[in-house]
Amino acid sequence: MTGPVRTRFAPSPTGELHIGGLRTALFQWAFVQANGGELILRIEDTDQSRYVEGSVENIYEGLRWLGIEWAEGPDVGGPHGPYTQSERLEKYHAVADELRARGRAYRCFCTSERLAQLRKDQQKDGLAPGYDGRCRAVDPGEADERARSEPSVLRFRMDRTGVTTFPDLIRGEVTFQNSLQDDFVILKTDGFPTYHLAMLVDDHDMEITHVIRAEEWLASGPRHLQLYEAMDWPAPHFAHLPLLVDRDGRKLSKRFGDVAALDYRDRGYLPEAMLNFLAFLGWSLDDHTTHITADEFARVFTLDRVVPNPAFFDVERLDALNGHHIRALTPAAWCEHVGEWLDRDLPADIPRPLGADLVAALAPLLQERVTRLDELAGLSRFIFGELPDYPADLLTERIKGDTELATRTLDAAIPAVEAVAPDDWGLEPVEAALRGLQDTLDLKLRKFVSVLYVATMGAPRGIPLFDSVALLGRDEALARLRGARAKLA
RNA sequence: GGCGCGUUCGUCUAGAGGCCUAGGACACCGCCCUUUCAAGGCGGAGAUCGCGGGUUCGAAUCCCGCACGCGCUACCA
Repeated sequence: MTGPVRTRFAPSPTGELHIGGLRTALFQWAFVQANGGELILRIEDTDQSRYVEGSVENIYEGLRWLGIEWAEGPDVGGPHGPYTQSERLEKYHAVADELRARGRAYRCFCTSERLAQLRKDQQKDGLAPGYDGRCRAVDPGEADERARSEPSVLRFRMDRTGVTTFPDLIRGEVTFQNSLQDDFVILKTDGFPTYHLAMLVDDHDMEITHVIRAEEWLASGPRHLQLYEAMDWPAPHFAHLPLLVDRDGRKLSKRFGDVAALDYRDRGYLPEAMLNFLAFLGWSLDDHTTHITADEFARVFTLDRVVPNPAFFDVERLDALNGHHIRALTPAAWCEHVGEWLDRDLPADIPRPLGADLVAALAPLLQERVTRLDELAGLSRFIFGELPDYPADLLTERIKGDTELATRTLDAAIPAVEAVAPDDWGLEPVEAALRGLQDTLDLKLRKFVSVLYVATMGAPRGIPLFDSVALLGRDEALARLRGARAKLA
């Protein structure tokens, strides 16, 4: 096969873009990038009953989130359009007619009841289920006649002799016994093609050289190969990617929970982290690389380094990667994220716009402390609004319930902070004052500092204390310390 | 049931006959750093390479058998 490498991402608009689909698209994209080829986006909406409004837009958005771009597609057009299958019906019918003319397809009038019964019987007898070819015998002329008044489908006449073998770029030669194949439907009663026919026609028209898809398609390989043969069209290369599975080793499904790609974005995962995570699910660069950027992935990706075995979608690793990429962000880029997510997640009663200076001061303190962007508001809330009420117990939670120590700490801290003149207020003086408590109390800071964390931010953990107190301002800081002291009284 | 694919630390993987007393990363544990929490640094534990046979001087790597898992088995893709 000569000419540029062309592959396609062909999702069905049946809902939100599936995370497994995004992974497939990512590999396809990297493959064409690395080989100087083109990615085509095609919408496979041949099952009208499963169409969900808004799906197509969701697919575009999901792909763009990771920076995946396509050269041809429904939105950008291209020389092989249209790129939506429901708009290509006449093309499928033309090929269906040709297949019939070649004696490779025939009308079938079997009812779904008969088919169901057939399947049941076959199952009972331990036979491979499949259409028994009953309508193969109907005379074509008679079939046309009947088709005028009777619903029918078009079936492909499979060659049931010998074997079908094809090289899968990831697992090598794969062989199937043709005797186990059956005559599958290529045109449904409603006149729409099934996946098999539509794929054949479109991939040929669109000059697809590499079909890269998930492993669930492997078993239908013989159908596709025979379809190509029947039309005397050269078959593309096939590569079946390993499945993404859940903890039980099953194909990722709604049961697993988070399968919608964009939900990850909405929960605060960075696209660079998701890309990095997905890239190493079934693929590796060498024996030590664990971090990768989109540019590098697109440069070094090869199909021969894709493994054939399924990969567990481990969110724990995604989290680790997200933390890594958050920390790798430049201060400016990070600050922008913080502003955006705080604006999104902070309670509505906090006035907007949020103070830019405060956000800028806060951002660096948060960068090493979150793994997801949706944690930002929780850690920052205390500084923007009123301190939420907390139980007195919390003050002594990390000092083994030592109320006496908590009392002494606050009694020492209040005058120490008061001693910082309003005009001098700032990080340095606050830190000096608070560190001075070590002498006053004759204790290491770490022994009592948790009391002050709770007093100022309502939790024994959070962003650094000195910064928090300084950012809060003298009056508010004092008020909170006094409030805490009152809880112990 | 049938067919296909798969099987290396808990997880993702490196490994294409001797470099493997099996490497890396996440998670886990410990230590250091330290104003909490993190982050970071250092170290540890963790895989008889699914099992059984072969081939070979030598096998995670080649061959055969078995087991298990998953996928497909629709007028869904």
